[in-house]
Amino acid sequence: MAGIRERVRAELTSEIVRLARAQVAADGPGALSLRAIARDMGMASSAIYRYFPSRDHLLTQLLIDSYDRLGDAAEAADAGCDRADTTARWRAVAQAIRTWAVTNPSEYALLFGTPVPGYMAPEDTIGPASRYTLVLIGILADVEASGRRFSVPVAAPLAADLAALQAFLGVAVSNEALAVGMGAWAAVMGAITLELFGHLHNVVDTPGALFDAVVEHHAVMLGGTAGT
Amino acid sequence: MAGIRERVRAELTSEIVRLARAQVAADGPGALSLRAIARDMGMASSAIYRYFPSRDHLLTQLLIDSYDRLGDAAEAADAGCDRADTTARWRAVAQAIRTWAVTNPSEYALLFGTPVPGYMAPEDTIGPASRYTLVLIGILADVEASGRRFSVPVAAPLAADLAALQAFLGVAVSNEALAVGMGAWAAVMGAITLELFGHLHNVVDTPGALFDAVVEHHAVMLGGTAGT
DNA sequence: GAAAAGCAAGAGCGGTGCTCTCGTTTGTGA
DNA sequence: TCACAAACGAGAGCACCGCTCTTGCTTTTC
Repeated sequence: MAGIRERVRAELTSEIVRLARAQVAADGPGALSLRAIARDMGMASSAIYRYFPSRDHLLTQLLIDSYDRLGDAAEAADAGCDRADTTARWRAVAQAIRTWAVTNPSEYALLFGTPVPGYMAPEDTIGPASRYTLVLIGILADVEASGRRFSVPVAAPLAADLAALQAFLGVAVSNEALAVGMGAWAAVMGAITLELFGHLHNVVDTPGALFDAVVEHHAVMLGGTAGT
Repeated sequence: MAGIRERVRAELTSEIVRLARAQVAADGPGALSLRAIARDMGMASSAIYRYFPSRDHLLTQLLIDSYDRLGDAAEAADAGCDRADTTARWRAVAQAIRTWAVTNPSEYALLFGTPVPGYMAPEDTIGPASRYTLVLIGILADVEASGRRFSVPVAAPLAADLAALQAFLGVAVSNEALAVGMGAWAAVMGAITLELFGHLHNVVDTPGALFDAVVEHHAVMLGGTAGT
């Protein structure tokens, strides 16, 4: 019932997204052109607006898809490890994030680069956007569950934020562990961003070299026992 | 001596840059429009091309200016400290970088956000772009000169890159120190980027809270003796 | 004072996001 | 079965963009 029209609509919608993704992959976000997509599909430029009310809506769809793929990569890497070997899981997930970023630089830029001006990510994105971070928090929880204790000082404002975050997540992780973990998160994302956005040219030219050092540094921080 | 024409040209050029900077500050890079600048100046849109041959050239000028301002901020923060107190210098410079970024978010996005597609930063930018990093390396050199030794493992590829970098800079800093320092650099830039680009919403909402934790963590790493 | 160089203006090209209207197709309820 | 409403595609159009070319004017230089 009511199949044919909805089905062709779904097909066209997904083809628009497919072409948009190809366009972003080829020339980066910002080069996304609804008119070009319409041209590729043989439609009038106005007809595309039956499917996406604006360029930003299409961009949001791409954002969600990309976050989901990143989440897939992180979860798969985590699932491929012995759950007890949290150090190996940290390494695997971090490497998976970087590998995804290097493989899909334009999508990484879409997610973690300059936010488009005036564009606020709607609610729909926070779920997919959280996935890869939840993997990291899961590792952190298991590290602490295994008996490792973190004894870093946590400033009061950060402690308050982390307590709220913890209540929201419903996961039992100490503020100290969260603080260490988010430091690792920032370092890893920073290393990837510096590398992908060209700030390591003539500084560290071996791909992933700085990233690997950062990952190993925090592996020691997080792992406690498991050495190099 | 050919004064009047060159002078008015210089004035117009700097006004174009001024308006461009305001435009970037208001609506972010990407919203930079040569036509809008010409309109504001009461010129024909074509006349602007007498001063900047393309939008990218104007963008390059903004890039250089912004790097210089960031360099100014970092150098001033460093100069305001007791040279022997390397931990205080690290804190001051790191905070100066974040403060500049928070004060000028659009310029930070211009420097460290998504590279504009197809745009390669010309040679002129690498000098200004290096300034704030040279401040950090200077601190690192003084840390090591004060007797502190770093005993972290440095992977072979990274060691090779760091050796080349050292030869290029002509500064005496060990590979181990450089590795630690670049890890700190990545972490700091990562924390700022996550914060400014909105990835800490509903995660760490206190401005600078994560950044402060990262800075303190690496202050301990770098400082050796100087405690909390 | 004449030639050369620098400059502003206007028209124009091809591109963009987005809106509105108009005629057609498709699904649905009486 | 048939009329009606919803969904749809196409086209024209608006305001904008970067950029180019030509035309005429002003300043500098020889």
